[in-house]
Amino acid sequence: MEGNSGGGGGGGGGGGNDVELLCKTLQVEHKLFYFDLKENPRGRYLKISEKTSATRSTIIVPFNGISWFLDLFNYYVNSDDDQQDVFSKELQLDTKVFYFDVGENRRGRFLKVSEASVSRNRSTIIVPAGSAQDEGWAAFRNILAEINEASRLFISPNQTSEPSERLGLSDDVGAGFISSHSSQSGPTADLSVERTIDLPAADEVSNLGVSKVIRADQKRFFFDLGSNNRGHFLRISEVAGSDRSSIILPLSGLKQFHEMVGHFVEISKDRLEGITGANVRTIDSPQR
DNA sequence: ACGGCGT
Repeated sequence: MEGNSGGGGGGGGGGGNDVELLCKTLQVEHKLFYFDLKENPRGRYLKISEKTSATRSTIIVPFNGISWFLDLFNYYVNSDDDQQDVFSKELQLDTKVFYFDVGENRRGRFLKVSEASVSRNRSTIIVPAGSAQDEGWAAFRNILAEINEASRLFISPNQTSEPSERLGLSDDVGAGFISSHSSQSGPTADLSVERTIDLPAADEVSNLGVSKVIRADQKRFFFDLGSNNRGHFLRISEVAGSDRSSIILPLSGLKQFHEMVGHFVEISKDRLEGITGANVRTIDSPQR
C-alpha cells in the first residue's frame, strides 16, 4: 500500500500535521489569493493568503465562519457601486473578530478584511473590487461558495460529533447518482450501497474518511475520496478475489464521469431490465 | 505593471 505517503506530500509545512483538504487560487488584478482548506486535530479552518510581489498576508477563518464570509462577500458584491450605503461589518468567530471595511483610493475600490485576535497581531487582506460589477469581489465570493459546498463532501475524522448527520450527506451522493437517470424510488434495489467508515490511522493521510463499496457479480468496487499535494481525487478500486486495481479520478472530472456513466445506463436499459437481480448481488444479504 | 491597511 502507499502507506504513509503523507510524509513527503506537502513538504511538511510548519503547521505540523495539518492536512490540505482543498486548495484554490484566485488572481485579482496583480494580487494572488490562496485559499487552503486545512485540517488538524483541532478541526478545520480556511487559510486565505494574499500574495503580491513584495507582500504576503494571511488570515485564518474558522471552519464554521466560511458561510459567514460567504454571506458578507455577497453583501458587498450586491451593494451598489455608490459606496455611501455600504457599511462596515464585524464578524465574531470564536475568539477572533473580523472587520470588513470598504475603502477607495486612486487605484479603485477595495474591501479590507482584518482579523483581530487576542494573541496575534492584526492581519489584513485587501481585495480589489475589480474593474466592473465588483468582479474581484464576486470572484472571491465564488471561491468561498465553492469551498463551502465542497467542504460538505468530506467527513472529518476529528469532527464526528454528529456522525448521523454527516452520513446523511453520503446518502445524498449515492441517491443522486442513481436517481438523476432513473425514476425508481429505490435506487438501491439492484445495488446495495454499504457505508464503511474506517477512520484511517495517522499513516494514511490521504483518506478523508469517505468510503463506500458496492458489489456486482463477484467484484467489489470501493470508492474513496482522497487528496494529495496535487489536489483531490476519487479512487475507485476494483477488487476480485485477491486482485485489486484502481483508477484515480481527479474531482475536476467527476461530473463528466457521472454523465458518462449515466449515458451508458440509459443506452443499456433494455439489458439491465432483462437481468435485474440476476447478476447483481447485494453486499448485505439478509441473514436467514 | 500596480497597492490600499497601520505600526
